[in-house]
Amino acid sequence: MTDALSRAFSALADPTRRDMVARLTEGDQTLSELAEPYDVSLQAVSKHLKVLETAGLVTRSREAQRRPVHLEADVFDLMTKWIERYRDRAEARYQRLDAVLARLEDLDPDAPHDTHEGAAS
Amino acid sequence: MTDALSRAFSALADPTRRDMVARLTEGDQTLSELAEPYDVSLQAVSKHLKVLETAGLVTRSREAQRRPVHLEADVFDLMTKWIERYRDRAEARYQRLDAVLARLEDLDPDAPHDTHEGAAS
DNA sequence: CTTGAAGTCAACCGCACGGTTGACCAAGGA
DNA sequence: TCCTTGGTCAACCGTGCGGTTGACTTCAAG
Repeated sequence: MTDALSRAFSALADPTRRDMVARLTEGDQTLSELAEPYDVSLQAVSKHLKVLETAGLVTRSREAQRRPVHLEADVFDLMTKWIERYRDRAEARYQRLDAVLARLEDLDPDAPHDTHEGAAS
Repeated sequence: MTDALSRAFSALADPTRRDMVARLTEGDQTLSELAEPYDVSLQAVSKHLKVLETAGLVTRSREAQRRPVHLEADVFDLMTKWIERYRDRAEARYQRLDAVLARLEDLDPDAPHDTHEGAAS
């Protein structure tokens, strides 16, 4: 799991970590604040935090003995960019496919049907 | 790992699987076609495929003894929706935070800063 | 009916992950 | 100075994952 994208997706593959991210949109929080709702040890939450941190989804500052956790938007952008790149290409291809199928149907009425919403460009 | 979002993120956390998705945007492919570029056994690729399938990122049809793999866009949308929801809220909050900090500094440079609990607009 | 191609199923292996407990450190406040 | 608060480090444990090999199923073609 060497690359950034893998680390990011993997980090968000855990419901607890996604919940932590969700709650961090309300503002920076300390480890103990973050840990409070969950029924696990502080160390476990600390590990989750480290996963989010090495994925670049989160940063931590120093402030006396507290280490507030701060959400970082950049890697999220990286992920959406990746997803949307392929999602869009897929959609585009299917629209082309629909066109091809429509043409085939014109030529050959016995062509096997496929349920798809219309794309009639 | 019960929920759909976890399955989806987890599925894309693997570089090989992401590559398979990328290549599927070029069109439906069979298992053996998909497996060809990778230096692993066919069974390994079959497992990867099953992960993508149970995550709903991909579907497979029957066509004689071939089982072409087909990219499905919906779950990708689900993921981007989740990500963007929190990314946007984070961005918005930081803008509010900046405003708050600026005002605090104006009023009282020694203000004991209390992390979180700002909000409420 | 046999052969071959495309895939699946099952068992196994090494390793990383999520969780635990226990010891430890660092910074304030009494 | 001592103790509490906030957090880390280290070792361990069970489970799941990515990978392997080997046997099996299915279907089409000879």
